Amino acid sequence: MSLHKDLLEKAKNSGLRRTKALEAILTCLAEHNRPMTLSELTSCGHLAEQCDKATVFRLLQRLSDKGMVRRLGFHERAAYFTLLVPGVHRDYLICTDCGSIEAIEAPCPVHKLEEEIRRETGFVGLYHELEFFGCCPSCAG
Amino acid sequence: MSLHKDLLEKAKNSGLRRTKALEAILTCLAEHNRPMTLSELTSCGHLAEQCDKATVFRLLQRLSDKGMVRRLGFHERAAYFTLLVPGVHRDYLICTDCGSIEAIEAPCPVHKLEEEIRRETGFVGLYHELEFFGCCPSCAG
DNA sequence: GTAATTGCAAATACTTTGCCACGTA
DNA sequence: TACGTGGCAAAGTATTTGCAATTAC
Repeated sequence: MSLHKDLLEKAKNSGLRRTKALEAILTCLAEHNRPMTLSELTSCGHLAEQCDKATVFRLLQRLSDKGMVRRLGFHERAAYFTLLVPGVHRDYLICTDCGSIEAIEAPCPVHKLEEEIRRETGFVGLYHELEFFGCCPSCAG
Repeated sequence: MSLHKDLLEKAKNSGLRRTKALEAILTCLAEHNRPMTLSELTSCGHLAEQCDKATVFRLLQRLSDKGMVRRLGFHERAAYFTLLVPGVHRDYLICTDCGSIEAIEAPCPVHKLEEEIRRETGFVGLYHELEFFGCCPSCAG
């Protein structure tokens, strides 16, 4: 996968060392292409299996510092982590019953307001998170 | 405060008993008029002081079931709770450095998309959360 | 060789539950 | 009186850190 190679490259350029754990996490996040919890990642068959939870945690922290990963709140007890791809923004639709998470295709309607806020408040590094919650048809049925 | 009395009334009509803890929590949330954590609530001088954390927790749970309170994720380790006022929706601006939380005045630009999603996905009880994150001027300075 | 990274284990932090006493309706 | 509610204490779950051993550069 070329996305994967790009990511490794980028991570290395950010000053991270190329370790098994790093490869494993990037592969896992890239292949699943959706926000994942720490537990999901550490029990993700591929490679992460061989890594300790603390390692994955600290690596996610570093990737987050480098701006390659973002930690999402959602509403579960556990935090979710997702790859941050430059120029790509995602909003999510989450079922409060079964916990399913789905990315929303429609263009995000918030950018204008974000600009406004940036201008008016002087916040630095502004970004947003937009999530829709509700009960999905199969849970509601 | 009349808002406060309304809330008590509403809670009672929802089947909750009028107890000290209930009054204390509603008062505290109404007076502060912002999302608060469980810890904040339980150490909120006014009245909640006399209530156990477990009590506050369970009460928030019940209020949440009745649709009077909503649990928010944000990005802290602790969950935030806020009063849910019919017809009122709030988006938030959060400093990732000092953790300050501020409600945004501008009208929320998401309602149209929300309608669209409701129509297209069949989700029930759909609502959304929109948060802006960044570093506030005083932390950035 | 040196500094970053890892694994293991332990410490924190926050949330949630059990159980019996208590208070409201 | 009956059942929802409260307090206390303990269990549960997720996150975070300390430290010595290991590995990438």
